[in-house]
Amino acid sequence: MKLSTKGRYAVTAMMDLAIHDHQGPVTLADISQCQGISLSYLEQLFAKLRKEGLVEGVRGPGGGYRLGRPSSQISIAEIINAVDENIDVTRCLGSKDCHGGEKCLTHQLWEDLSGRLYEFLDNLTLASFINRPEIREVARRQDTIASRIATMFPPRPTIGVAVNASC
Amino acid sequence: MKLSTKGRYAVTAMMDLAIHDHQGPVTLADISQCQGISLSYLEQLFAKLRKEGLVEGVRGPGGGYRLGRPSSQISIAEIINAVDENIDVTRCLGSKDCHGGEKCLTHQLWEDLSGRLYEFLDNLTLASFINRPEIREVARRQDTIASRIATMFPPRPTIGVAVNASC
DNA sequence: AAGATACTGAGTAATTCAGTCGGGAATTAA
DNA sequence: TTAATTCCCGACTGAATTACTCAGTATCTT
Repeated sequence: MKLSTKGRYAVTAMMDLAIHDHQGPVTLADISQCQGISLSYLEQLFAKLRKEGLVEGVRGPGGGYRLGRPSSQISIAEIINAVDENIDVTRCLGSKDCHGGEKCLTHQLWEDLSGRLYEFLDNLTLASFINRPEIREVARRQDTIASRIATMFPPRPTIGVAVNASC
Repeated sequence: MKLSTKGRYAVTAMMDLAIHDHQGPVTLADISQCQGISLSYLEQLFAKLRKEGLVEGVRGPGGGYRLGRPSSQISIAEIINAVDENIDVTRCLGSKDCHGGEKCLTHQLWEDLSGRLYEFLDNLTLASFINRPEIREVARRQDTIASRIATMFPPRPTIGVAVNASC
């Protein structure tokens, strides 16, 4: 279990997908612009997320990424594990001994802690975050803004700099 | 909130101190040998732990490090924060805006998650780990082995390679 | 057919990790 | 007083990781 900026990028991006799940797929270009992460870097992260089945890509115009499963069935732990993929190998993993034969005490304690942490993050789903009322309110408001803008400039895909109201 | 190998080193080392708290200070050389971490690297980590008051150093022969507070008053979150010191700056920290004026939604969600994680780790103290009965049993057994060896070679500080039974 | 989008892989500067080295400063034991 | 032991401090270094760039291919919609 490792947790770094990379993991944060992945989690916030997944939250983005979850929020806009009912609308179409979300493009990486949107997320990139929204969160200030490079597009290619996002592509690398999403390659890993896709490999784990957490997202699915839709190609072509109007495409983007969608959640691979309902947000209630995607845990934070899964997302972090997908991109950080560091199984945190202690020097004396499993039955291997550090020194004296039996697995050393502190490593047992660490495994204990690590397990508790994983359990904690595995019980937090994407849905448990985005379903809170104040969040739904903001998302709703942004949707209406977005749709209002969409009404003002109807079918044309991009007019200069895209106004992205979903951030 | 960041969590890496570095944090693990710090936590396991602190657990080591906690376990042997009733005996004298623990030397970094011991921990280094026990856990297979370089001595100088440990020194750097402990410099940070000391700055936060989590440990106190005792110089001279028979010296080493002691917990700065009772193990019941040291949380895992504190330890990790002391060495990882990454306050996890999102691009739109505080009142700054990512794009549209108000703090973006996903960053609010991340802060929420980050807060929950911190709270979780802040409620886990060193004591809550080492006070579990099976741990106390192992520690006790190691203590008796250590004291038995100490009885066999009484006052002399080091005889060749130190036999470290506390791993 | 054209354009938008996901995909893939090679390469790269900057940062962090983990370690080495060389030297102090304080304390205890001889 | 001397020597050994330990903490303490700072500069440097190779290796790994981060985050990014570029350049291209595959697939889909219009």
